[in-house]
Amino acid sequence: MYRTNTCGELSISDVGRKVILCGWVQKSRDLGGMTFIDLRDRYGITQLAFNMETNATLCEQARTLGREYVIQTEGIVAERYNKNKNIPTGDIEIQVEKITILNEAKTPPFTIEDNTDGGDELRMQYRYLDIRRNSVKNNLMLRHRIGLEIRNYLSGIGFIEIETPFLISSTPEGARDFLVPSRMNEGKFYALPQSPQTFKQLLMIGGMDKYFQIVKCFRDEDLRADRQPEFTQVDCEMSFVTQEDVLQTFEGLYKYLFQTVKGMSMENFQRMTYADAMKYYGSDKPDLRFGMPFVELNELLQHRDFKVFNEAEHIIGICAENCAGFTRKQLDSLTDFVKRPQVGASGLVYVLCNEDGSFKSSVDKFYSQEDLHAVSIKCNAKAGDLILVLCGKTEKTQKALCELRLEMGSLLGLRDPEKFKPLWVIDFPLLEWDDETQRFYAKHHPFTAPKPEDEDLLKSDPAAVRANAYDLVINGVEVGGGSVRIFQRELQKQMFRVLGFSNEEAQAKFGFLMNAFEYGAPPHAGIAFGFDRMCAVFNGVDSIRDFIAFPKNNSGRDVMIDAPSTISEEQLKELHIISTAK
RNA sequence: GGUGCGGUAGUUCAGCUUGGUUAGAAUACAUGCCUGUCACGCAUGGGGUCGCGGGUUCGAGUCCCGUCCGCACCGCCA
Repeated sequence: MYRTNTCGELSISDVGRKVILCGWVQKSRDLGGMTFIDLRDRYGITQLAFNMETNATLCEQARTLGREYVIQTEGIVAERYNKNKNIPTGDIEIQVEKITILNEAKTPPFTIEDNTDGGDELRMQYRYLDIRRNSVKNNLMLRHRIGLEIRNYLSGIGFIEIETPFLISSTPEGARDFLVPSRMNEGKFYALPQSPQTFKQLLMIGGMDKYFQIVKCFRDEDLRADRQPEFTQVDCEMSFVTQEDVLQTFEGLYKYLFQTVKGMSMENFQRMTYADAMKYYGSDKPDLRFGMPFVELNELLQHRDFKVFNEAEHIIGICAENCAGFTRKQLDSLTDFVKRPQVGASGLVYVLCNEDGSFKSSVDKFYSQEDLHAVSIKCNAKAGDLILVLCGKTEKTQKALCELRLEMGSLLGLRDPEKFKPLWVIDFPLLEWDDETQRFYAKHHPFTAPKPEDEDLLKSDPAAVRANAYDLVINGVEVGGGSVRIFQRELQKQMFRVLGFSNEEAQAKFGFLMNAFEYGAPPHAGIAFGFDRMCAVFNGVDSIRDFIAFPKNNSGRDVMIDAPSTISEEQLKELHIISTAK
């Protein structure tokens, strides 16, 4: 037997017991006559005590133990003279009688402590050491907990978890596929799934009725703090349901998760159409932890001699409460912010609503106090508020003002990580026009059904067609999305036609699905959630990397195992990637 | 594909603006002292290809160009 107890469970009621503990040496404190060692395992830290008077040999041995040595220790649980209120086992210590070194350890390249001195790169290179730290360990435990609760909840309401294949075929549309050459089929490639989309629809046709899967998905696109090339989805599909059924079901799941994982009971989730989200927040994933909605100001500001406004397609403002005291320097830095290439505005107009009822703006030359007063009323601004205005092409201006709004929210501390504001964004457009390739792309994916009342527009005005497609947004993060699917061959064919596929191409790439539709496909709808992102959002952080045991870095590399790596010429030949002929 | 920031002891960083003494601090590590520590304390010590290559200069960690690596973002991510 290696151990009788873990390092996190002994307390005052165990005093006098003989125990065996195993773990890593977190730290030793040599006081001369005595030595203390913090022994750590997944469950906590227990102090080991050694005394020169009682056992000099053992105390000498304790002094030789370095950081991260793996040891086994036998001793008696004793009450401490000086208790440590900061740790659960702080009332007791082990009066050690025997130590066995199970494995020595080199000095780790960074400290294995809550506030480590290690940078990200180093931590990734030695991820197995990083995982010993509480913050990473706790994140992985939280991830386990959320996964468990998802399975509990969905199983409880009749969902079945079914695995779908990883080696599938490449499909046009969507993200770039990761490809796997086939050894047995020369010149042919598997693709790793971007999502199990078509398979879950086939499961519906197979009559499984309610399916879910916590599953890896793969996309060969550039990374971000919240994007990894392999990531985990909670993938779900249901038959004989409307959009409303899906929203209710998964709002239920999230309320359950908030309750069980965070101990929070949530109100019904707010809903907003895509059109409103764009109009009032300039984003399809607005952060509703704070207000500051957009106000359109074209009518109020296009009647004077200010050319910039008069020539703008769109003039929009936001009102930042109690910010009229912003200094010139602060306003300048906001201007710099919007002028950054990533934001892309050419300038920023501000209106300070002074306490005395007067207005001071960057466009006083062009607008009277009455003009500015009218603007303040439209923006619902009161004395002491600050109005920020951007103008230009509608889409670009919305995007820039969205960034500015978020920046202001952060500056003013309105984005509280302890606060959660879930939102369903609904009625997404079905299609999106791409100028570069001069064609429509599916906004969600090509299997999304148009709203029945908009179906006729598919031929006349495709851009105006709305879909029963929905996203779940929490605190400005898109945690998931889904749609009601097409389940009739003809409509699916028509959809591919709108997307610019010939019938032959559609048949070649998606024939299996359209054929299946001919054998009694039930109406169905579904949704998928980004599991890694969900974990990060529950923790109030942006980066998903610390919720993944072994993540990739910014360039899609795993620096610990050095992947991707080169492969031998032999392998290349075997896979028919290079010719065997000399 | 693009923009910005960064790369200096094991580690986290300062030094670079304005080129010029032996490149510093903290922490980690090692040694010694210390009987109640828990961020232990005190003393001493070792530790540097200033990412790499080129250029300017009497002289480059510092200025310039290129390159590699890392992070954040834009494009991209149905």
